[in-house]
Amino acid sequence: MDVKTETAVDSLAEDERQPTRIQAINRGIILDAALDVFSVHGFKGSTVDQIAERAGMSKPNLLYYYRRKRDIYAAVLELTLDAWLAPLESLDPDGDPIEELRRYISKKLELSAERPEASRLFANEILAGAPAIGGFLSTRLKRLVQAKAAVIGQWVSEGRLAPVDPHHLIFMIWATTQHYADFDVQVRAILGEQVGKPGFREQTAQAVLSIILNGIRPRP
Amino acid sequence: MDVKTETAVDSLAEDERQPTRIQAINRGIILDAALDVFSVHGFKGSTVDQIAERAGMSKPNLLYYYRRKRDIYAAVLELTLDAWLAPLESLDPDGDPIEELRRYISKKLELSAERPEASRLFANEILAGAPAIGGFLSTRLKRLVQAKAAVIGQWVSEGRLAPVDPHHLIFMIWATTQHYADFDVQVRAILGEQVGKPGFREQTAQAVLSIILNGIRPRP
DNA sequence: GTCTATAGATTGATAGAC
DNA sequence: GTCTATCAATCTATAGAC
Repeated sequence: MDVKTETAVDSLAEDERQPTRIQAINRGIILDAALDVFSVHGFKGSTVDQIAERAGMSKPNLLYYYRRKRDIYAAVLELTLDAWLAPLESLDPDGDPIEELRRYISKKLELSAERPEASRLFANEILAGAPAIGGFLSTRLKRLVQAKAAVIGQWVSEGRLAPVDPHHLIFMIWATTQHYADFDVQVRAILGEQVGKPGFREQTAQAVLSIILNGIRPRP
Repeated sequence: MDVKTETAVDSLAEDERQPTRIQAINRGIILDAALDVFSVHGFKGSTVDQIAERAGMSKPNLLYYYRRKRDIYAAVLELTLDAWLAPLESLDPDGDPIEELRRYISKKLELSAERPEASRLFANEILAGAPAIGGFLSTRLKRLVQAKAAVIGQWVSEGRLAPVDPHHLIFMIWATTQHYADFDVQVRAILGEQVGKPGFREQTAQAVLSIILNGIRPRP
């Protein structure tokens, strides 16, 4: 990479506090690599060497961008927190309950298939006792879940859903959808090559949606 | 501990290849401690020091019983593998489908509440790519799941269950029940102190059973 | 069987040349 | 910004006294 040429093209009057183009690129490469490593082995089980190798740079160079291992970890986590809340946030109190939950479950399954590393990153963090995101869990996440549980509770009390415990319904949706990311190795060991083949995602969605939605559909 | 007295009482003509009483006791203490540590941080994230401290013995003494870290890990895993298969194995093809699945889900929820560390141990191992139990997953576990999926498929074709994909139903049951062990920290952050209180387990079981069983009950 | 001491390897992080 | 070299801490595992 020719650094001088790269920056000279894009940056006029570069502010010292603004990240340069090469900084932004390298930070992005590092965070991608860090996600791959942390999502498999967790924070304690991962090494800076592993991340540096996967990012294709030397360890000291990586530590030039993020001074300490926990800084990389914090950056990776923060990048994924918002994406984690988005699907549940979009659950619309004014929509049709079954259709809203169908959309939510579908969205979570898509996320699980497209960004399984993000799911595994959180799984590892929570298994380890959530030392880094304990605050997030008990504030932002808790508030969001309480709000959406109230919405589901409202739907139930209006008779638009079968009488279900909203919190446990949310947990079941999380568990089931994230299972396909977190336990991917196990799913593959049992189902074999069909995992990842064209129709598998649709088949999974159909099966999961059928059971859960039938389970909460209001009954006459 | 007075070793001589202990063994003299219980062992007559002790065979050199048989573990002595103190050996059995210490191995048990070590495995309990190792389960606690490995289930939180996984294999790579755990240290022999941590296990030794929790077991209340020195590191060299611990390594007298299990020569290497991976030997301890293998022993802990093997101890829990059978208990892991047992509930699914007991799914009876000749029983009533809904009642059999109710029993299975209840059993898994009990296990999740009573031995959450075992669940977290597997979760960590599978997240890490199942380096130690990959063989178990693709042989014993796969065979068992295929057999029980066939049973569920039979129930479906007889019209005794709604048309569900047996494998995905099993995955959903695993995911949902194990969620309460694996993501305990998150569940506690959201639900607060009610987790662990007297009625919580029953409330959870009621909610989970209601959704899943209603979701697969045959419809006229 | 249990301990202290320590070897040998890995790891997080820094120094300093370019 | 990137590299080689290296320090200091941690970690697995062993040696050897008791």
